[in-house]
This record gives sequence, structure tokens and C-alpha cells, in this order.
Amino acid sequence: MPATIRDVARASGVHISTVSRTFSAPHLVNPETRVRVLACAEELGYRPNRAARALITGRTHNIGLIIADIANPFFPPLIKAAESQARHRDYHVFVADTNEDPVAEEELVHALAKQVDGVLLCSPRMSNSLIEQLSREVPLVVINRQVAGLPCVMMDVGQGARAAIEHLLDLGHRKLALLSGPRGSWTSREIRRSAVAAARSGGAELTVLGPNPPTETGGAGLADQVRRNGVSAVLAYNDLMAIGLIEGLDAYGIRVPQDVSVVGIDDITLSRLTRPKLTTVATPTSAAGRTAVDMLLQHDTGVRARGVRSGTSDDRRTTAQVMLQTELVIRDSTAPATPDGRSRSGAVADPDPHCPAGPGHPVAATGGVVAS
Amino acid sequence: MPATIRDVARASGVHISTVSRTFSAPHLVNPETRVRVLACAEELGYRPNRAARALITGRTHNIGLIIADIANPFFPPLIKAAESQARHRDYHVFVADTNEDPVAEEELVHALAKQVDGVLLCSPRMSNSLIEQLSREVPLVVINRQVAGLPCVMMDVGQGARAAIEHLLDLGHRKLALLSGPRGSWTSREIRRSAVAAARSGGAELTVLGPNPPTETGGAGLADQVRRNGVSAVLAYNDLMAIGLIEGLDAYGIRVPQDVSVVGIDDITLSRLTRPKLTTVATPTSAAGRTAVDMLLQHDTGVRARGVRSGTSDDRRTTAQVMLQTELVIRDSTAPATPDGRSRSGAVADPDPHCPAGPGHPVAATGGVVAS
DNA sequence: ATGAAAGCGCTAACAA
DNA sequence: TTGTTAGCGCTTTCAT
Repeated sequence: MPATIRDVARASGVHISTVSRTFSAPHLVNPETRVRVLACAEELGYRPNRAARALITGRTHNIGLIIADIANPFFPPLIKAAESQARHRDYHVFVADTNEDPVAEEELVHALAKQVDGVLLCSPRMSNSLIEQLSREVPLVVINRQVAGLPCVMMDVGQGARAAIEHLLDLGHRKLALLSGPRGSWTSREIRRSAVAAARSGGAELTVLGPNPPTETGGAGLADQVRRNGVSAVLAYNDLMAIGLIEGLDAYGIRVPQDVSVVGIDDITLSRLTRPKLTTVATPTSAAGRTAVDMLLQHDTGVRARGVRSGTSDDRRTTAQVMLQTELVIRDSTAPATPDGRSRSGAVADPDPHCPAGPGHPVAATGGVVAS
Repeated sequence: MPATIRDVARASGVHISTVSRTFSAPHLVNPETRVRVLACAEELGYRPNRAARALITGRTHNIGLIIADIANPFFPPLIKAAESQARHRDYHVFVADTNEDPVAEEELVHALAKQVDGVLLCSPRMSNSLIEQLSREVPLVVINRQVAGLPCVMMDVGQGARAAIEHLLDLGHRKLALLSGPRGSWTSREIRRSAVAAARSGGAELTVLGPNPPTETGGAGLADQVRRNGVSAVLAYNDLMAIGLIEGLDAYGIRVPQDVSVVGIDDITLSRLTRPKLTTVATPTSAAGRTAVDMLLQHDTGVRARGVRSGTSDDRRTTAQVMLQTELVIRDSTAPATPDGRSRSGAVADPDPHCPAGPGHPVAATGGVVAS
């Protein structure tokens, strides 16, 4: 039986409202009284019931985090950073997994709406209009997607994809392929747009393969197509697909980077641990998680004034949109093309395998506001 | 302004208690009325406020999941499985990360207690007595640890470690090392106990190195010690450390498995993707997550009878303890020892790298009750 | 089958 | 500075 505010009031000989103030507005209570109340509360192990408090204040001190696939190694660092940041601000986090299913996404927002002060929508697959509509039910911050009028945290994968393509171009590759991501993914569209443009302006040919599930299996399954297309270099939607592709190519006896160069996106931990180590576009996922929480909580004064059911919700937060920088990290899965269109094995392809881990590749996390 | 029960009552011309019944006890309401109420609710987008409901029923329909480190690839599959299972049963999940800190663990349980119907404690680092004490504040299910009198979900790492050591013994290794895990880890103690016993009964020498942080870095940092100890085979607390160790050894020019054999524990996705592919003890993490949720919710009738503040909480759940099976998965990081005490490179060390993925290694997830 | 009324734990005017 | 009172959204006796 957890102690209630009444137990504490009784024990310390004051009215419950005094106990309430002791916790939510300490400066309004006599220091001596406060000490006594605090002592009794401590004694009884009393903790304010947040749900009861929320009922009247309108602030739950909870947030929701809706994730496309928790088991995808791209997300855990983001979840970790978001949870950590939220807890620093005394918020708890509901985490929910949609399995990349747009319908589950919507249902989850509805279900969570009443229990949270806001929801972080991470890599949503639903339509823009639906997202806008849901944002009228509960404050939303969108991660990995741009939605007009809503606060968004994006990573500049467009710039990253361009850098990746240009790197491949520099290495002499002229016949490229792009492994695109899931249908409905903003990130995938950005990558595609940027990659196509970069290839064109570089006078190279780029074949788009997809859409595909953003998994290792998704990548492995494309090995045959990549082989038959006769491309010498591939950019994948993410590291998982890139690694899957490398495995798949390996099964055909095609070596990376000697025969084909492969670039991933994300720089998940895994990408430093496979052989060859993956050349990839690092995305600042932890920073994205932190930033999204900050944006959500920024204007969360809560205080839905008692009884005031304003028809005009003019408490619209300033809908900043933040674009986080990405950075190309060159490792061992890319090498110069040979005249016949294949990669050439050489120094770049086989760096000293005995050199220690090295200083690592820093990830730029500087955010620049691109809209407001 | 979300619609409340009163709005629905007004719209459908009934009393709020009828609306309430429509949702929580539909059979008690006239079918025609029910249809009308439901229609109005739908129209208004009404959803019962779970927090308000919890205030009176005592059931929040939330659970807490406390994780040692979300970014450790061991946990995401467990989180995913737990969240999925919880949602199937109409529960939402708070996820919190302790960063392996026992103090954070305790604070988190307190903070979450009022908002959840129970907490899953995953790989807790705090003391048994504290866990028992906390379990009087909120129902607990302990994962990856055995605590007398409490429901626990364990994975049989003891048996796994024994199988791993025996595998190494079979390969002819006689000078072994164990990389132990974090201080306070039940899993680490079990592994150690079992590995020491297995080595002894096999007449082999086993050096225990640790405790260590359960990370890649933790493993890499031990390469020098492993080298100087002149062991020919190593069992690591987990795959991350094993992979880190392999990297670290590589920096010294020591090859795995030719010079040293390495076995991990967990079978995280990563372990199939590194070179060499890691020999490891597969632990059924998804099954553990599902099972833990089931155990927590099994007897969750909730209904803390109104006003009845029973001093004797005799609603103690049956405290079953479940031990999930593990399985040794032999891949490419182990090879026969040579007479001089090093591994010999050979067929086992270098299997056909071009053979496709293969059927994969199934993970036994059959749970056997070992106590009640 | 439905309504009336009390109350879960708490906060926030308002009074004193 | 403290107490009084009303009530957040909901469920649950108890009547009717």
C-alpha cells in the first residue's frame, strides 16, 4: 500500500494541500513545515502519484517514442539518447515498435496520446496528411522526415549520399547502383534524389534497385541483380543492407572492394567490425534523439488551463526544423575502379590489417536550423 | 481538447456511467444503447483516459522495462519481444536505461512504481536484498538473475559455458582464459563457476581475467593480457567482448582461430557478420522478453479492492522461475590446438567462404520450470 | 438496464 | 502561510 498525500498530511499534522505545495511549490511553504513534511514523506516512502497529478495539471511527464524497428541497430543509440535526455528533464519514456507498419504507427499515437505530453515519431511510414492530423491530437516531433508545419529533426542524408556518390566517382566508377529503402521512407527518397542528381552531374549511370526492406536480408537478396547489372559500385540505403549485399556478393565469389565497391549509410557500430570495414555515411543518431526530446519539451508548459477549453489552440510551438550534418567515413569497402569497369585491388583496398583501432571517425552533430 | 466521457454521454443522451459500462462492461448495457454510445464515441474520437481509469481500478496497463544498456546489442531483441508481447495484451511499456548503474536501477523502480503494474528488471546489478525489498513496492520479474522468492527468467549460461569449454577441450586446448563480465552480474558469476568447473574436470588450466565492462572496448583491452598469459583459447563473457578481443589480438598480429581460439556468448546478430564468424553460445533473448511479460501479467488481476488497504498482501503471485536453454553454435573462431599450445590453422579454421548463408543455427527456447 | 453519488490522489483557486 | 473547496476523468457500489 503506497503512502498517499493524505498519509503524509496526517503524519505531519498539516492539510493535504500543504503537503502538495511542499512538493510542487516548496517556496510557498514555511521552511520549518516543509522540513517536517519532507521528513514524514521520507519516513513513509511517499512519492507523488504522477498519474493523479497529471489528471489535473494536464502534464503527464511522460513522452512516447515510436520506432520503426527496435532490433534494427540504427535505432538503439537514438532510443538511448532520447531516454537519457528525457530522464534528465524528469520525463519517462514509452517505447513502442511499429514493425515498419504505418497502421500500427497511427494506432500507437492514438493509444499513447492521453498518457504523454508528446510523441517522437521516428522514421514514420505514414502519409504527411495523417501525421499532420495526428499532431492535432498530441504534440509531435518528427524524426527522419520533413513535414511542413511540424517540428522535425532530420539528418542530411541527401548531402551524405552526394558525398558517397562523388567519392565513388572520384575512384573512377561510372556504372553505379543504388539499393533503395522501404516504400514510404523519406530518408530513402532523399537519398535517391540526391544520388541520382550526383550521378547525373558526374556523367555516370545509376540504376535504382528497390524498394527493399532495410535489412541485411534485403541487401543479400540483391546480390544477383547487382551482379547481372554489371555495376562496379553500390550505394545502399543503410549499413545493414550494405553488409548483407557484401555477404551476398561473397556467395557469388565477387569480392568487395576488389570487384565491387560498396558504401553504406548510418555508420552503425557493426560497420567498423565487419571485414571489409564499411565505407559509410555517418548519421548523428544520438544527437537526433537528444534534439528531438529538447524540441518536444521546449515549450511544454503544460498548464492546460482548468476548464478553459479553448477552441483555438494558439499555443502552437515554434515549429523549428533542424537538419543535422552527416559525414562520409571512408574505410575499406571502396576502391578505385579498373578500366574494365571493375574495382582494382590495391593499397586502398587492403590497408594494414594490423594497425590498431586508431582515433576513430568523429561524427559531426552540429545542427543548423533550416526553417522556422 | 480530447473528448471526455462526459462529452460522449451528452452526445448520446445517457449518463456517464452508461458510457463507462459500454467500454468496461459492455454486457451490462442494452445493445441498442451500446451501439449509439459507440457511434458517438467514434464520432468524437473518444478514448478512455487510462490514467484516470487507473486511479480507481489500480491497474495502469503499463509495465516498466529496466535495461542495463540499450545500446548493447544483446538487449534490443529482448526489448522488442517484450514490447510486442505487452502490446498484444494491451499494455504499454516504459523503457529505461541504467547505464549499468545499480543506483539508477533503484531510483528507476521507485520512480516508475506508481505508473506501472509491474517492472521487468533486466540484468540488474543491485543486491539481492534490495531487489527483494523493491519487490514489495511493485511486482517485479527478474531477468538474467536468480533471486529467491521472486519470479525469474534465466538463460542457462552455466550449461552454455560448460559446452563452450568442452568444445575447446575437445579441440585440444589446455591453457584457457575466461574474460569475465561486470561486477555484480549474476550471468558472469554463473559463467565463471561453470567454466572453472568444466576446465578443472577436463584437466585444463583456466585463468580468469576481470571483471570487465561488457563491451567491445572491454574485450579489446584484454588482448595484451591474453597474449602474455600464453593461452590458446578464450571464452568471453559476451560476443561484444569476444569481438573486441579478436580486434585487439589482430593488432598484435595474433590470428583467430589460427593462433588463438575465441568463443563468445549471446549470439548477437553481429556475431554472424564478423570475420571470422564467431563461435558462440546462443541465448534465447526474445523468448526471455516474452516469457517475462507473460509471467508478470499472469496474475495481474489488478483490482486492488476499493478502500481495502489489506495489511497482508496475500496476493503473492506464484513465483515460478524459468530457465531457458542455450546452445553452442560452432562457427569459425575456434580451431584445434597445435602441440605447442597454439591453434592449428586448417580445414576447420577456414571453411569455404563462398558457401551461402546456410540454414542458420536454431536457438532452443524451450523453457523448463526449475523451481516454484 | 440505467442513474445518482462517492471517491481514486492530487492541484489550484480562493479565503482566512 | 495555511486550510477549504471544487474537481481532473473515470469506475463502481447502490438505488431505481
